Amino acid sequence: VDEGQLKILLLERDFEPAKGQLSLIGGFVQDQESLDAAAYRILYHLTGLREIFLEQLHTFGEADRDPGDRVISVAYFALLKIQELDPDHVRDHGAYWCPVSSIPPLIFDHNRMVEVALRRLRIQAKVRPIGLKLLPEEFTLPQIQELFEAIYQRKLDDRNFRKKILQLEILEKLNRKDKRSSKKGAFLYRFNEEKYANYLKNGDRFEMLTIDVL
Amino acid sequence: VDEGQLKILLLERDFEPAKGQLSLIGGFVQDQESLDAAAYRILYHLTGLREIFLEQLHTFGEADRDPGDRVISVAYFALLKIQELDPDHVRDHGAYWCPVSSIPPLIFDHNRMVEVALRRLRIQAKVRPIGLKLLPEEFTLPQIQELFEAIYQRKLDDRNFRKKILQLEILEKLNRKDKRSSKKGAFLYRFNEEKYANYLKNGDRFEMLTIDVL
DNA sequence: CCAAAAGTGTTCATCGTACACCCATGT
DNA sequence: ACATGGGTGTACGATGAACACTTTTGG
Repeated sequence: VDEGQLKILLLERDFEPAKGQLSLIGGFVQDQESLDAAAYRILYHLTGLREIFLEQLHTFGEADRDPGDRVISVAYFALLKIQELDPDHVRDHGAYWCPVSSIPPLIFDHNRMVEVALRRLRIQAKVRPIGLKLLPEEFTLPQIQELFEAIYQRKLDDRNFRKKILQLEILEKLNRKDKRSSKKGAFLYRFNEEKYANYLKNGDRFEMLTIDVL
Repeated sequence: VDEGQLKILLLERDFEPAKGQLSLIGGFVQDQESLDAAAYRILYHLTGLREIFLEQLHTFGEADRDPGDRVISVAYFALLKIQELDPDHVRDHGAYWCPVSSIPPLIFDHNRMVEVALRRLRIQAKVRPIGLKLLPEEFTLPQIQELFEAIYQRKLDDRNFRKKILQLEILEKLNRKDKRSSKKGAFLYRFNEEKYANYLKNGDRFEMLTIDVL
């Protein structure tokens, strides 16, 4: 997320087929490599990052999805903190961040993959604190709110939002402020693993946010 | 679901490797066949049924999961109405229904697949009326309750359960009764597609049931 | 007539929602 | 002093949770 917009990393293909067209990041699984390992390797190659939220998304296996060979793609779903990527490194690999609100046509069924991923994000972000994987380590409440507004394309009420988020008791309040976006400054918070473990244990409720999807 | 127990269809392998051991149903994707089509084909072969709830579950791709060749398995998740299967047909194929509460060791990582599937069922049944895919076309409210109790391994309160289910307004009440389980008899209901479409439109709420998972 | 399952209503606590004003500070 | 974003509280309605008795009927 960046500038209040959810963004996705697209790649200009520098090889055939479909050279020059846009696609998602991808690659081939090696002989003695698990799918997960392959996904991490490919992502590391492009981003230079190791600690990344990555989960399997869906496997796309229509017989004619790739006009050339028969290819089955096991799609993965990664959440990156945009600030952690070296912009030059990204550009050198022919990649760029594209707002999800205006994704151009991509090769093969990659637009479909994006749809599935967005849908997954919107469902999961309600239920697990994965949204925070898109923010810096330290963030302000207005930032989280902006994040959720970007994910759900919807304005949220500040008072209710803060109440709900704080009530989860999974964040740790720091006594420093981020003054970049206002004179008053907003307190910084950090996700706290132990508190979250506790949250999962006690109560075991569901729903971080109550937002209708779709 | 059968006799208040959630059951899974297991297969005794009649070919190497691991001949004689138990596994899930499986097969190979053909050259010009999509993954979904393959799943339907394989399921039809074993069950003789066409109209089946089937969704992709997860793709298992550890390098060493099959001791022989490198095999990547795209697992699918099907919900069958146990009454619709011909018991002889099932037995002839070396298959049998096993209660999920006592699943024996299966080959390779199939036990893991069952775990993932059960987890998926428990999450999805809260949120979509897929539980009904496990019941006959016509069913009684006590039957649905028994079903949910089997899925979540938990006793539910009759009054609250009925209230919640009926309030969804997705069922159609028939004026016939099923008297097999009591002298009084319980009214039969049927899932109603239009009502459900309406339910999805209006309100767009979430959660069929509010039950904590895990 | 009785056992066994089906069916029904109310109270209470919790939580989501709507909504408007004061606070801190850099310029 | 003021503009800008950060921060706070309350009242209302909806919904989940707990809980006990009446109804029907085949044997």
